[in-house]
Amino acid sequence: MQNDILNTLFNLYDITNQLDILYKDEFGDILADYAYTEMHCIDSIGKINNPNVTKIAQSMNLTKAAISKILKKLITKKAVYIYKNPYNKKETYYKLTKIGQEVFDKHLKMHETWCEKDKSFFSQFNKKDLEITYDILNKYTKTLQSRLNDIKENLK
Amino acid sequence: MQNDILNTLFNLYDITNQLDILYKDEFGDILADYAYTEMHCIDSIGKINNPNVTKIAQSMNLTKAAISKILKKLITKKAVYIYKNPYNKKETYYKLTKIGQEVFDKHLKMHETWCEKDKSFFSQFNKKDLEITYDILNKYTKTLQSRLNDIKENLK
DNA sequence: CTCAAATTGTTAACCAGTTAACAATATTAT
DNA sequence: ATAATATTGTTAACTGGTTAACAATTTGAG
Repeated sequence: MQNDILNTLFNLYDITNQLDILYKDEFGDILADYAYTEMHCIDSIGKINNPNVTKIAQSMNLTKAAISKILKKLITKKAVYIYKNPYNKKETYYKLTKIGQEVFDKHLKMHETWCEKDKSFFSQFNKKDLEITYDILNKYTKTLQSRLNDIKENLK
Repeated sequence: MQNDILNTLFNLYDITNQLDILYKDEFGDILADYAYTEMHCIDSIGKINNPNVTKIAQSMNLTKAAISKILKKLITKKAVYIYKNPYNKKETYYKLTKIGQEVFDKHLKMHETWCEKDKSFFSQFNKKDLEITYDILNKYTKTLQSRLNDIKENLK
């Protein structure tokens, strides 16, 4: 049974990944002009306050170098603009342009549609069973996290 | 609650990914000489019968071009050798060398160790709860799969 | 049997990310 | 106040994959 669960998790992972990439194409028009990570970058800029390269990188789990490049593209696409704080000459901040905001909104709506579908899917189960599932998944996640930490510790 | 489950799934996914990459370093010696996909390629060659580029690519969910490159590396590392079937001049087949087999075995053992740990983890739960979890995850996977197929269909 | 269509594996050009080195600036300790 | 340290963001070189074009071979339809 454990193995069944693990296999399912693996499939699930694979499918979500594909969905995440394809979904925006289906949703159409503006979104189609933005690569997967570009869209996510716009999303981060919209959500973080006073976003700079470092913060965006952390929130997206990518390197600062990667973000640096993505932001350049987003600037040429006029979805984002850069500005400086006169009291800090080191950091650069980013804001969404009107176009960027439009992409952000559309992406958000896309996400909501997704969530609606999930909601109606999960409503077929009773609360107790969902809690059991959550509990098991959550505990499993924690064990794995601690295994991961052990390994990282060892490799130092 | 659905959202909790979804978030957990997302974390889980992230952690497994990191674990998968780091684990082999912890396991040490030979495995450390092989990149993640190289090791998986060795694994595929060991498991598929009469593996050729196409079959390996399918099993690893990568393009044939990628496999072509990886195999070249594995040949220079002497983990794998190429041979032809005299009745088919088009296809090329691959087998593990002694070294390759060693890597394969070590990787397998690594996997077993991993499974042991999982087994002992899941033993804390009762069978019924595990079945509930499996059922929910499995059904969720299926819904997503059908959403994915719909999108693919639409994009044609 | 033959010729069109499909399949196999390689390659070149590209792409999205990483690592590592760096210049500029900010922070901290003495 | 100053000097060591840390942090920020950029860049160049590299990596591991993709797409697309291809030559060689095999398959299959008429």
